[in-house]
Amino acid sequence: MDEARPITATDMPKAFDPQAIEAGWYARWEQDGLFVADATSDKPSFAMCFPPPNITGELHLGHALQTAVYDTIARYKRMKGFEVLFLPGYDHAAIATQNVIEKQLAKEGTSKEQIGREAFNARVEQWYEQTGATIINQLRLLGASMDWTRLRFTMDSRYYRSVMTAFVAFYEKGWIYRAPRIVNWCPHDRSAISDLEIEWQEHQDTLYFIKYPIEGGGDVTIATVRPETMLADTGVAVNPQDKRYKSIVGKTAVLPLVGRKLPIVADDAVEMEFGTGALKVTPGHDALDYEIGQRHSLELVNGMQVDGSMDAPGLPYDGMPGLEARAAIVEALKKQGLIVKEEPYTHEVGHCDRCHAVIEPLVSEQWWLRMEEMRDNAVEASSSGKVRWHPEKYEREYLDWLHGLHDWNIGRQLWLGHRVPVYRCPNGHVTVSVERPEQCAECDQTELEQDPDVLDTWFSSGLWPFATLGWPDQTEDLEAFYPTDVNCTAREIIRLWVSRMIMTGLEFMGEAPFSDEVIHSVVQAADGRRMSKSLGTGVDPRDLLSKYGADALRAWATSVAMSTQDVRFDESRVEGYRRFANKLWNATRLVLNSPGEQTAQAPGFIERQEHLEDRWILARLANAAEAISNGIEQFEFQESINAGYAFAWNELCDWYLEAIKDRLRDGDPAAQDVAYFCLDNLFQLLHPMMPFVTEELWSRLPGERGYVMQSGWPELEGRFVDPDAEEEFGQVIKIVEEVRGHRTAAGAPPRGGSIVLDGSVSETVAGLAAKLAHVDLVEEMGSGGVPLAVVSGRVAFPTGTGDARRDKERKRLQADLERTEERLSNPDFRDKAPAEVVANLEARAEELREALERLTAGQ
RNA sequence: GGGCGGCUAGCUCAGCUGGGAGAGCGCCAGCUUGACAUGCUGGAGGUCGGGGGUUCGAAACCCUCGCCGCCCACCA
Repeated sequence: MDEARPITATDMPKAFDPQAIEAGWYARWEQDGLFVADATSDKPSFAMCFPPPNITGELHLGHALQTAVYDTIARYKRMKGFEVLFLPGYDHAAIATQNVIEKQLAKEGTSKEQIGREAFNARVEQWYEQTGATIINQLRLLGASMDWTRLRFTMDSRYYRSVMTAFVAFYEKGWIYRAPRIVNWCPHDRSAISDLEIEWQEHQDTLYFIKYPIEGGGDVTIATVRPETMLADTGVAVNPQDKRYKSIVGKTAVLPLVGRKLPIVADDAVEMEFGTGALKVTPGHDALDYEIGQRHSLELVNGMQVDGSMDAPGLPYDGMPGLEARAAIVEALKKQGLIVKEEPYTHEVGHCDRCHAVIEPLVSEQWWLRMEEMRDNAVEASSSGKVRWHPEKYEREYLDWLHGLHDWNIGRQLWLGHRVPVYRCPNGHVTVSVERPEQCAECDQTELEQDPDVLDTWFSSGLWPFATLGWPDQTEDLEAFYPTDVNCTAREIIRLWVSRMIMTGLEFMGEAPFSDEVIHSVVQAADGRRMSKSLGTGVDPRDLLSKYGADALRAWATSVAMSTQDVRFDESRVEGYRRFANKLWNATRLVLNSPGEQTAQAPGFIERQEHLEDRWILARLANAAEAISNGIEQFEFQESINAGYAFAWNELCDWYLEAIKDRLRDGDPAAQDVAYFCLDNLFQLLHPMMPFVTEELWSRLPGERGYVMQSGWPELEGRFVDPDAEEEFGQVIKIVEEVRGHRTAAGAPPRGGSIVLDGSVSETVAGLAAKLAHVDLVEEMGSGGVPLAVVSGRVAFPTGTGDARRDKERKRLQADLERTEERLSNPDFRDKAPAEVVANLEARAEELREALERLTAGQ
């Protein structure tokens, strides 16, 4: 034992000020290397690669919530004795970042085309630096215990090499091919995008009914919302079952304005109920039409430029923007009397989820990745339980999507991103290589031109869990930390990201990249709208941090992260946790300020004491510890924060500290021991969720102390089990609450009065109850006072009687008793309910009868 | 057109395998109680969306209807 040290003096102000301590602790943690993972450690490893935020701007509240979840797990696992790797990074987010910078350029009155590639790249670099720094700073403010020595960026040179390696590996397997297909074309970005990058918006449009003449007489009327695409029509289709059109199948229609001959074909894909049941087929600009065209060998005409304007040489519409052409074409058709009808029509139109331009489906030559084998392996990994989903339902959603998976368009026609490592020589040979090749693989040409396309951002981020660890090199990190353990995201990127990580992880590493996938809730604005900067509904996490502190924000985040529905942001709940931190602060202040020479004790020291309240609070502490551990283990963080809050405030502060105040004042070492033990353990238990305040307070407790995160996790299971103490202290609480009720009803002052309790409660219970209820425990009080219901006894105050309350209480008890007896009198209940349930109810009825008797007898 | 989730106190949400309806904030009343007024004490407030069903017993399980939200889908 260390020498005695006085702990009466403290320098703690009355109120907890998060700002005063947070930065200091973070710097110390980092300086002392608490976040740095050791790949050579003997401890069991636990790894998480933080989902790299897009380097498009500042972090929002959703990121803060996600960070809180991750960091809670990371700190908990460190305390449990794992060698934890919590790896940070960010994502270049090619298309998104390009759009951000293009918007900036537009504001400055210029464009990327005007400034050129080189200047554009410089802007990008500058942006990376600035925004990367902002993101890192925000993560630090949140207390994220990330290993900054391993910070990764999807565009850093090592990561670039991983991406190239993956491409070449896929290419060599024959899974990557180039082919023209119908794709989603963004005319603003002038790039293809995948199905997953489309956002659908409702549009009010017009459905035009257009008459197409048929060779040899007659006509057929089709319906379309996009008349401008008719310039690229190459057929007309009807349903084979459709009796109305049986006679025209096989004939040829003539395309108005153009004069092209259109074979009339029969295809099951045509809906008879829609429009007229006849469909104009435009294989070059509609996905369904493309398929029909393939089936019937229809001609493929491209009617649009990469910027969305019309490509119709020889026609007056050539070069017109799409909507302008639509108007002109409708006008021309009207003149010819070919517009039969116009109807208002509401439907969903695809937009680019980054620049919001309307997507034009068109046929384009693209890089494709075959997915069959990876998909099958991912499905197999699921059925053999390699990845556990929380909540489970998301696994089905993911599997449903996997089952319908088709080849992935991995090419993008952007300025920003990982260039496809495909090189062509003047002789037309193709060389595919991780590093830029010196010369052609097939001839001696050295002037090689690299393919202009870049890769889909998700191609690179899909490699995250192993590319960050050094793959394709067999690094120590990869050896020690792959597969990782937990991944946590919002559900919106399950398909885009989670699925790709699982597939590529299985492909390149032979193992799923993590064992648990946790899907957290989405934070909405207070009014239920989406939180977004452009709507003005966003909340900056830094504002909340400065108002309430990181611990409060994190505690709130853990309390809502696993909600089954999206959560409306409620600032008052964050404020509630700030008050909680303040409560912890003041509870500690109370105990630290207790007088007396106290032996500086080792953390975790406890000598079992015999006071009822000591036994009770230790039993409750063990109970809370179990709930908190379970909550984190099972990814039900609300259980953890709720249990910690309830124990700290409603048991420790409300009852225990009140019960031992006089003992603390007297310098009773037993009371101090137990109080310190509770605080010590409580701060450890809350540390994963509220790291700053717990570190600060824990460090102020007596004894030599390092950091909470290195102090181990409280293992209290099986310790302090004490049903008798819980039962007896429960009596104390009931008596005190009843006395307080009478006091209020009587309008008596907060203190004073007397209580008499007969032998049905122990002296200990009687003494504690009297102390906490601020009444004198007396032997005898004659006929004065009012009878108690919970135990046999009477209480009296200097003023008032409290009879009103007694009547009310009697009515309540009476009603309760009647309900209980009714249930008990049901023979079916006695027959069929478990004996324990019946016994409990009988005991309750007995209690109620006794309580009523006491009230009545005492009149 | 399919699928999923939600509907619990004025607001935001807990309530995990069916056995006495909870928290925070807000509201009312009272307290400068030797840690905390960022506090303490007492209190009001709920047909657990509606209706059926299963069960001795349903907020919880089943069916159905109604709103709200999300996802998927090749009706042009």
